[in-house]
Amino acid sequence: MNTADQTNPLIERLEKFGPLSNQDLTLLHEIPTERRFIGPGSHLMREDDVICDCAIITSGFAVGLKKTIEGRRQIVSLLMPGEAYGLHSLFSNTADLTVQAVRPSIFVMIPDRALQNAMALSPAISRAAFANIAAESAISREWLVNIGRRDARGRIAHFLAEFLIRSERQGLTKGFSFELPLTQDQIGDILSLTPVHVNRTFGALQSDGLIKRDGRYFDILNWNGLLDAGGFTERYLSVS
Amino acid sequence: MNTADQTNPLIERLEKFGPLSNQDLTLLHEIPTERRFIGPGSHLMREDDVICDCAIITSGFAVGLKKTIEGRRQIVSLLMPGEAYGLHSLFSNTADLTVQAVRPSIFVMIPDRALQNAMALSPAISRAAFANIAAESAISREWLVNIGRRDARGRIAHFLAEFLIRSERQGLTKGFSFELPLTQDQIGDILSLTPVHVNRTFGALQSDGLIKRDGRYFDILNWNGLLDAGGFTERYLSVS
DNA sequence: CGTGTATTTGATTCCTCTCAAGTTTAGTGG
DNA sequence: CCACTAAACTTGAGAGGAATCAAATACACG
Repeated sequence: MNTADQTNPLIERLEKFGPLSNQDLTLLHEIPTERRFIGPGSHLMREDDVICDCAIITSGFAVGLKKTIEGRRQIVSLLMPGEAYGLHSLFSNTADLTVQAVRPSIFVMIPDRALQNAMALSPAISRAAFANIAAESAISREWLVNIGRRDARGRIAHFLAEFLIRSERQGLTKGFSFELPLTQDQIGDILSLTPVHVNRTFGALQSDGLIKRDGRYFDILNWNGLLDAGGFTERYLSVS
Repeated sequence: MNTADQTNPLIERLEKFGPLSNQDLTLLHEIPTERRFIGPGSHLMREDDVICDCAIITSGFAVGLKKTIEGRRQIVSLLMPGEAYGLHSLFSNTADLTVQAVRPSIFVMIPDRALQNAMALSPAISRAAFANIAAESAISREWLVNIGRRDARGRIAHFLAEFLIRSERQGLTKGFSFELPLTQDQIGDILSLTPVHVNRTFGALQSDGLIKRDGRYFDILNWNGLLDAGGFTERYLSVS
């Protein structure tokens, strides 16, 4: 792999969090990576698996989830194209959550050792990786507020707002129309609601004129209304 | 400040996540710190405050919380003596949550710049700080599961188990008796329950013989039963 | 075109919230 | 050392949001 490669997902990701020097880029280009294709419903890794890679999803869509002993499932993170997974377990040897593809997805696997090494050699790389988990962390905390303190209507409104903004950031959407590539069951697992109630709440938001939905295709008809319903403020998504 | 100082909270904290060289220790010792006393109910910082310090709580007890626009409050993190706050906003200039003392507390303030500088100079320091937010992050995700997927009884059982283990880790408790320095109202803000229901659930756990409670003093009578009730597994607290 | 999955809608249950009132505890000043 | 006060805790009764149970419809895929 040489420096002339047009795109390197790891570099693209890290550059979102701060500038990298040519030397940094060289270091990162030298990291050997492996592509993995994961079909919908399949797992990139499971909780407690021994792992020694982190990953960047370059296309598709995936979620990070945890299960209780009783088998209840909670989705704790979204993985949108371009985003990284597993930086938080860079210094651990077991996965703390299951990564499941929702859409056919491509992951670029990055050996922990190699990234650790690059981080040790370059403060800028280290800093960018640091900022990346900090950003993830901020989202988890906001989800805690969303699940903990909002009713179904608020949760869904908040989630839709977050999803749209994150999609835009990754260059996946423009405007207020988008596809949400999740079943209502999965949305329930994100927001801690039953699929039945997710469905009814979509109905309520629609009849209130906030959204229009056709299957998994959404139109936000009243953005401010949606923000309001979800008590959404973009701040926690601001990164750098 | 010189290297002969017996204890340096920042060093103690970072050393939990990996060994530091003498050079690292010197770097960290050179960081100027300031102590701040915060009384119960008072704030070390508020959401959106412009800040340029992170902090280590050396004694007392505090919580990190966020508020919705409607004013509902969700506690998103605990700050036990020895633990750090604000590493995640090391590269941001505003606080993403409010830190409120629950007990009279002492914080050691560490200028962001100084720590950033130390991280840039020392991969080991950088790595330790990284591992620290990774550990926080793992706890947030577990809380998401706890609030999202367990009923009141399970949430409280899980919380008590986590609290006891974290207390032990910080050397605050031995055995199965401890004081929980939070009002039932605050516990409700952690677990997303009303104080009324927290109270009733304590009663239920007690009449089931899992715990004995006298005010804020708890005895765990049946540790395995508690772990079971909360579906608690220690793994997410494992750090390094 | 059949089969399994996802969505939709209805009826009912229940866990937790809300409202309300009383009790205990802790802190303060006389 | 005790009266006073505010905060925290406790207990009761009733309401409500979301879950559960159930069944029908729509949809995607081989």
